[in-house]
Amino acid sequence: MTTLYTRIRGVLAAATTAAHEAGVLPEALATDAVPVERPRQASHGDLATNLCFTMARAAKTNPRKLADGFMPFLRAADVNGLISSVDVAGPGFVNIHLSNRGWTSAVADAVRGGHDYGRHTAAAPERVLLEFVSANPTGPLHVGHGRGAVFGDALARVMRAGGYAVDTEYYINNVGNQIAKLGESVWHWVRALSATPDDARDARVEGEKPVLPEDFPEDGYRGGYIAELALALVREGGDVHLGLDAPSWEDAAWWAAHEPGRQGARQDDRAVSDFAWQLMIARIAKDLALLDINFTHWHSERSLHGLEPATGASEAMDAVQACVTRLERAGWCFRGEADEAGRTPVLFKGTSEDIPKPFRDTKDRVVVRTDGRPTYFAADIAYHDNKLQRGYDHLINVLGADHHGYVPRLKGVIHALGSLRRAEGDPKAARWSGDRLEVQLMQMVALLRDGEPISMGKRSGDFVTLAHVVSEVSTASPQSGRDAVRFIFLTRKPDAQLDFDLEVARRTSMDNPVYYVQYGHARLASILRRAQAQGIDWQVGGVSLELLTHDLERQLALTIAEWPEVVLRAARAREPHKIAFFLMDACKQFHSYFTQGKTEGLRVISDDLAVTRARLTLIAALKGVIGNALAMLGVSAPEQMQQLVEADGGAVAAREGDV
RNA sequence: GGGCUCAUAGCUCAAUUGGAUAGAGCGUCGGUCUACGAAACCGAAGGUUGCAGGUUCAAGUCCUGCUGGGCCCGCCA
Repeated sequence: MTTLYTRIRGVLAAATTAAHEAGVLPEALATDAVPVERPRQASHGDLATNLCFTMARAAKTNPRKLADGFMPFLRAADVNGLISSVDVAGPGFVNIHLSNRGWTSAVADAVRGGHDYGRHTAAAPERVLLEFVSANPTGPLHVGHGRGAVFGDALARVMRAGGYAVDTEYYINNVGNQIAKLGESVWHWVRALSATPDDARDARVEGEKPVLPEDFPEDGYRGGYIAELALALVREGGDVHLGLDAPSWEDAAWWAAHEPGRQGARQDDRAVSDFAWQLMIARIAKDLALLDINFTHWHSERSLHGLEPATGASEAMDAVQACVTRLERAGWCFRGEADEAGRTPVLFKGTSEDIPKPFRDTKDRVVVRTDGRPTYFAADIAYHDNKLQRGYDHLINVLGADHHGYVPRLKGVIHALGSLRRAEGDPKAARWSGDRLEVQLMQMVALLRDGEPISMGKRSGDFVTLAHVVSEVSTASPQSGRDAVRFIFLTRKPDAQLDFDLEVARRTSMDNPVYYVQYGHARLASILRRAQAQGIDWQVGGVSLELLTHDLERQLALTIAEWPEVVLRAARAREPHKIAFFLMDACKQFHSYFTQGKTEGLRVISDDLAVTRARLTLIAALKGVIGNALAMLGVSAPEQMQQLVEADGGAVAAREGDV
């Protein structure tokens, strides 16, 4: 798809070629390589390029002189009359003033492009695996998870629009002590509920923090959801198979039972644990669906250990052990100091001099404990080997900022795996290195209500869940909660801490810009509805876009022209928030244009049919762009807003707007 | 102690990844609806980009050193 920016780049590229041949420029640029930007100040032209700066050094002259010499070639290259004038400004910027024909062409691009306007396609798209959330299935998601979830999901959408082939993945940590703890916690509730009469069970379980059963472990999970899991299990009749009186969880053996590679598991204990994490995953998936988030893959840690994944086909191989063995053989892993019993752990040599500095760890980390059980890190090594084996060009992990210390060792692992695979003669591993993995760290979210912090803690049992937040933030419709939560998370960069205030999130003022943007879209839709009601037809072919002459219309067209560039920048920088800020800017421009139309003869629909049709085209183009941008953030683009009416008790009721 | 990260208007955040005179919203003050939706618009006030150096045509952005906040440094996951 050609856009105004690519056409201007084409003109500039042709000009550099001619200038280079004439000996004026030291090199010629390819179209894609021409830097073009929209100046902050309108007086600096519609578009500008700083290409003379980058060439000045090679030309051994100053940028200003170079630009002066470049001017005639640029004018000559504009064969289609997109440019009205060019000038050299400041220390050597080339400022481009577009002709009416030039800037209105962006409007036609947008209308013609429709839903695809702003989307990019690549002949050989880079393959990306984007892993995010991956919360342990030991409790419901909270707002912090929500931020990572929304960011990851929006990034996937933005990168797809930017021409990448993106798969998303949730890594299920269904192995280890935390899962065993979950199983044990649920088991105690199952025993208590089995001893409770049928009709009293619901009451027993109710509340955020129900009264715990006797002998409940000190470090067990105490949230009300544990009791709910147990109740679900009891309802399924799962308890009849349990040896409820047996001291199974107190046995030293039960720890081993929930770790891979160890025998002696009691089938019933194991069943509780499996049941619990699977139900938690189902609940997590449901909560994510509230935010319109789903994954292309759910990857089970159990499958890496060669354990039955409990869902889907079984994998016989213990990939974790295999990875460790191969790394040890290649010298990337080594035996550590023996404990009192003479047993040695296996460590990964993350401090190796062979690992480039940015990927090097400060400490060697244990991968296999002295008792033979692999650590979480060991599984993660196998997991990332698995990811790379699947042929992805980029691995992107969205992690909580408290995991930042984990990043170097993971990158070091990828470096080591690449080196190992190459030594083994694997051609796919030719370019595996630490920078194949990108990590996006998400800073913490502080949940507030009217400026007062609400405490959260995973173990405390009284945390506020993501599902609760979404429902509380919903004003007009259930969807509005999703839209507001998503937009709030997407209006800031991930690497700064975020205060999420429930009261602010409910507001429909500019505190909470999602409604400002949606209102803009609804207003645009309203204009088109009205035009249609009046029987005014507009088509690109039959419309004279040169009748758009006002400076505000020019600015709107330039914003429309910029949209595909914004998508590309956001995708490449992994910054979905750029889309959100673009939306706010675009809507601000439109609202201003609209309001001025009331007093200054800029009404879209007027007595002048030809002008009306041209302006309707502009409005349609803008609506398309804003709709596409909202879709990219996973926020709905309403054709009309539900009007909020303040009721007597301060409650907010909704009714349909009747335009 | 070592490391990561952040610091921009009173508050919450942007700044086309090194570009021209650092911009929005909230809050404050003052204006605008019997015509396409006032959930909107217009205007005013508000800044030595934490501090000090350095790199170059150009630094909020890059490098060094300070100051201050958050986080990590486990045979947990």
